Amino acid sequence: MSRPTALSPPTLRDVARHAGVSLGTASKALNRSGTLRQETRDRVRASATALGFRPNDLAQALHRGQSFTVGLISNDSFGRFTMPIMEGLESVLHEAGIALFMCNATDDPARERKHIDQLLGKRVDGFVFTGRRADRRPAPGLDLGGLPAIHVFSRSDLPGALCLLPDDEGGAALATRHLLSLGRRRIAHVSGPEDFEAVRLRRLGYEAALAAAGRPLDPALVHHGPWTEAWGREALARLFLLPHPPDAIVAGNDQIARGLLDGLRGRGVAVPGEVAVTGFDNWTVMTEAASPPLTSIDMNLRALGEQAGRLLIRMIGGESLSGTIRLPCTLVPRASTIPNP
Amino acid sequence: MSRPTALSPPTLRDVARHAGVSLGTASKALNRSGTLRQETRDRVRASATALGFRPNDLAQALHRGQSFTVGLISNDSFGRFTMPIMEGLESVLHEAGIALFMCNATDDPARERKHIDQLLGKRVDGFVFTGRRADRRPAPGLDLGGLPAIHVFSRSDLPGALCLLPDDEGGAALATRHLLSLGRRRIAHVSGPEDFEAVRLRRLGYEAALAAAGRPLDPALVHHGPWTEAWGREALARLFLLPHPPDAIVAGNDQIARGLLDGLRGRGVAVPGEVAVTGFDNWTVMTEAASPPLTSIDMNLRALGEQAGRLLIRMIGGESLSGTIRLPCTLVPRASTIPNP
DNA sequence: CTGAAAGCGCTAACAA
DNA sequence: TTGTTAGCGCTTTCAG
Repeated sequence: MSRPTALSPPTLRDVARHAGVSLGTASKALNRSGTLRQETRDRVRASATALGFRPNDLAQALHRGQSFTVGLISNDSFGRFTMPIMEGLESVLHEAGIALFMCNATDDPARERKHIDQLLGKRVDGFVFTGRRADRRPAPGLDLGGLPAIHVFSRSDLPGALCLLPDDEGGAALATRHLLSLGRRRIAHVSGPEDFEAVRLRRLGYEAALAAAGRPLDPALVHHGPWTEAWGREALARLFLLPHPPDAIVAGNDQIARGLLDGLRGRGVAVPGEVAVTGFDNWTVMTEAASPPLTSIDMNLRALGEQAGRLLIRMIGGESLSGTIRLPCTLVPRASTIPNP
Repeated sequence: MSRPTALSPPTLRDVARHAGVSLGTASKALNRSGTLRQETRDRVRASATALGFRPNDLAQALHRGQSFTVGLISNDSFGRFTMPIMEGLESVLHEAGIALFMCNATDDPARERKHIDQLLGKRVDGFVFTGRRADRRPAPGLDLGGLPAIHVFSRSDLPGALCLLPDDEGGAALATRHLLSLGRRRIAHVSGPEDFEAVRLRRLGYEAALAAAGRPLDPALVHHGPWTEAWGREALARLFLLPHPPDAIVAGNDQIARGLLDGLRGRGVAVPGEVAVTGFDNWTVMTEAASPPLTSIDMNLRALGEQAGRLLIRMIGGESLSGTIRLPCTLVPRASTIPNP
């Protein structure tokens, strides 16, 4: 009720003095270790709360050689994909008493190197790397001081690396099967630039689903372009130049899908009556604002983040994990494929 | 060339041993403090790099009572508004050698309290609070251990608090003046829910700009509703029920603006020929995908984050700042108001 | 110009 | 059952 709380918080020694015991005793009392008389324990506890004592993690970390801290290095400038991942990650780590350092490298290797340096200085227990796209990236400066690392929504060249990614192929197959199950026969695919690995995988999924259903694959129904609404509108125009336009379209992302919907509306084509459309990303501001609302594939990025947290905790615990893990996507049905979802 | 780099990084003592000097000397050599012979200094430096030595920030922090660490507590679940703020903040802090702990409280006071506790344990040097909306919030558990704190895009009741916000009123006035300068005479305002402080301020800015131009204020031209595209479409329908529809609309955000554009297109009204529209937020995925691309007000959230970083650094340095600071918005002209921007 | 030693706040092994 | 002490890795007097 009188110690300096403002400038420097009370130390364990202050608590011990206040309770009239030794330093070691106070430590034992608060760490429920050793054997102490209940009365002593209580007295120390009381002093601790009276003084507003909070153990200094820095000192603990220094002692035990573990900081309960991990660094997250993002190359998405904290963008749309990183956010839900961060959220999941943070929630799992926080639950385990681990705090998260946030760094933004923006695909600049020099910045990344500086961040890693800083984090190593802070003696983080592990690293998480996140990307703007799920493609393979050059190894990050390599020297992580032997600390565990996990790559989420991003891939690494390093042989022992652990990568966590959404199952793009499965997601696209999911969308395609959904349309097939609704009786659609001519399903087109309008996607992003082919130099994205995700684009290639999604196309593979689309093709695999068609093949599995015994449907022919018409190359005239597959188009690649930028990830924009404008491209969606343009692609739609092209598709309707065909002698047999499609009765369904699997879009590579939600923005393209919106462009497609826009084009369909402009032409007076009924959705989903004449043409059904699926998006990809399940970016709610897009899917729910679209008219009609857009059926989309959710990559479950928050779950990806949570899983990353759990795996990293295991690695910090000593397990050594590596390889590439792909987590399943989910289909979220809305009115662009089903009249009354 | 042989010390354990993997499990436990080399310590200053290792460096000293390797260079054949005492611990204190090694410290001086690496911290460019005291007076040392150049030769000694170089030798120590060489050993340090040879061993891959990196000072342990935990030990330093423990010693000097400053951790070079701040905590960011977000109530936006790392959402759209928090992202650019974080980016600016992180970049300024990183430049100053300060690392950023990320916490997500999601408007749950209990979670917030736990996060503050954890951060106090980590001996952060300061706090940043970020909100999902810029309204006043209840004080966060109050006890920040006397550490400096700054509220960005969020307000606090605490008397000594420092709050950093965008100038909503000025932003709306900017949009209105822009339309006036283009010769528009009947300018409507379609915005979000009135219980948002930002909505009230933007409306004030709209009204002030009209008054300053000597234009009458027609209550029939002002509408409030949800922050959605659907509301934008509905509001447009209402406006066109009037005997004299507007020739320009200041929207409360970009989504509403898109709804308005959509409605205008549906009616075959030329934009900006017959009606010009401005958005608010300058959310690029919205503004640039709109057709025509949307003129919008940018709240400069990244700059807000940067400024928050600078101010917090000053507070950590001992200055005591408080009050509410509003940073100016900017108008980004696009084709929804100007034919060839 | 360099070395020795105290101490930041805490834990754990060892004494009492 | 409780107290004493030696560090964790670093900086900073103060001696030498």
